[in-house]
Amino acid sequence: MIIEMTPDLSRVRVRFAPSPTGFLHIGGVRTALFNWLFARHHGGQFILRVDDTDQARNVVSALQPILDGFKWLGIDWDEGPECDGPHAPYFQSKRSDLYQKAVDTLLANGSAYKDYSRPEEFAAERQAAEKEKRQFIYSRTWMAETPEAEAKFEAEGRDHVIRLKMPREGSCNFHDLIRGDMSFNWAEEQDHVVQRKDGSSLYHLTSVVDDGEMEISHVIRAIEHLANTPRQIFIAQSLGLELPQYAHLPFVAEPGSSNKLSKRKLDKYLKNHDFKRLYDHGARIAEKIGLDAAPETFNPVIVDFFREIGFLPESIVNYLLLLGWSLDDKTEEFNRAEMIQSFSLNRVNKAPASFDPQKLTAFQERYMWRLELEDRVALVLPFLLKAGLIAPEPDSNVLSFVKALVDAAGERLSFAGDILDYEEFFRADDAIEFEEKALRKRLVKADAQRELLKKLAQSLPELEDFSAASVESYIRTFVEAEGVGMGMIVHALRVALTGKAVGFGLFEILSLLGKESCLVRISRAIEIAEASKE
RNA sequence: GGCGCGUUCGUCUAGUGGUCUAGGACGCUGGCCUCUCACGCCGGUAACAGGGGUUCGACUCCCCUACGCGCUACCA
Repeated sequence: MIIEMTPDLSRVRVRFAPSPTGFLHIGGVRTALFNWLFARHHGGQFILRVDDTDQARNVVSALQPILDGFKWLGIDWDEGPECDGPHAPYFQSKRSDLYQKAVDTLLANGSAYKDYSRPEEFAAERQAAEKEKRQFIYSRTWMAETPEAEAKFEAEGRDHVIRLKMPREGSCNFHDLIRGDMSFNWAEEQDHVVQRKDGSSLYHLTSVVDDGEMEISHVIRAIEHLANTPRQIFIAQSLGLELPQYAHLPFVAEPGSSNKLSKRKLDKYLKNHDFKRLYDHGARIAEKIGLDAAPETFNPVIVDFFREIGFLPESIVNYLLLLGWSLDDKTEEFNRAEMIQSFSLNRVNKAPASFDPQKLTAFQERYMWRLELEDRVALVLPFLLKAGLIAPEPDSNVLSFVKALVDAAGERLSFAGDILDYEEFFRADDAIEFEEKALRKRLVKADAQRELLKKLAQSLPELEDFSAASVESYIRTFVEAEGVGMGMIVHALRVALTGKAVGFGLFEILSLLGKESCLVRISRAIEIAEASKE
């Protein structure tokens, strides 16, 4: 059988069919993104179809996070949940009449049959074949193609399923847009079940029927479906449907391995250094905003994880774009318009691409750091609020303080949630906690520095202009007059003001806190240091 | 087991028979800058899975092996 396909890019319709599992997986997003880009590039439609055939449970609540994830990422759909469209409903659980009609057609034209074998009988045949190391081909002993045969089997108390009556000779040839010409022998295919004995339909059938009914032009999906394609082509042709073009994407692999990425192996991934680093970083933020960091819901293979800790959707999308696709040997950054413009299936790679948390983070930093100050402030505010560091409707004083803080933080903020590493700027002056080590090294065991601090605290009140620049020149003059280097005061002062050994530029810290706070913090730090000396 | 897909630096990749002593990015690393931490700047490290062909010539084409992944479900 030769299947001719005529590429028609004038009416591109592609789809992504998420299962309502509650989580939007990074690999799924990559597949959806490629579909979306393909549609947008060709001015076609991107359709979301909910694959809820096998779970009757709460679909709505399990679907919402997935839809929210797509919206957040800027992957919008032309037809599907919430917006519907000419091929509604877009929930497979509500399309069973279509599937039943398809089964009737298949039965009527002899492409499928009622099979009355008992599961153990069928299994016995298969096992026998395996034992003899030969290709299993069902004997079709319990196939019923006439009312008489049906009556006979039913009289024996048998149930039936619907099986495809697959060709047993020749080959299925088709062209894959990514892999080239494919050829599979029909004889390797089984008489797959398309409808269970309870009348519910199986994936291959529903998928093909929906693709046909929704006029899908290109099926762009993960490589694991490549071997499923012949049976789907058989179904489509038996139903008289026009075949879509196929494109099978490489899978997304685990960090540092060639195994397929899975959402159920967090424990294993946490053994990967880079992955663990990202997770720990995220967990630190989650803790500060009171978020449950349970691995099932909070995990760097799930899109929500990134949203919760303050990633930019742009960086995720840009990173994912490059996971299996490239434009050339140098271009790495693409905004929406550029990726839509540049995307083509021709440049999709064949080999699996492994998920690299470090490179994703690098993209995030690039995008984050080039944002305007106001935009970074806007990103950071929700985190401060969630952590209880600011009030729900901050006044202009608070806002300008946050702005100054974000400015001082500069490129120390990789994720918006990183702002919570600087909570000492929101604490009361007498509630600063000191890092044990820093306190000891810079204040307790540093008598000269402590004395210097005392001196500074005595003269500091005279300084009127408390801008960073002014503070800097004041302190530089101060140490010069004392005949010591900057190193004598910088570290002690930073620890006294923030409790930490590392942080922003010292003069920014002074300026941010303001003169009063600085003086209070210095004297408190000195007291604590001297007390712990005894 | 059978069938199919895949294999370039640690990772993402460029490369479609000579331009490859294999290019870029992330990472790692040496140095500079510097009040710490970052940032930034300059430099470095590192790959064609292995073996056979084909060819004047192979990362590029063919075959085999190895490894990885998938299909072989009344899962999707």
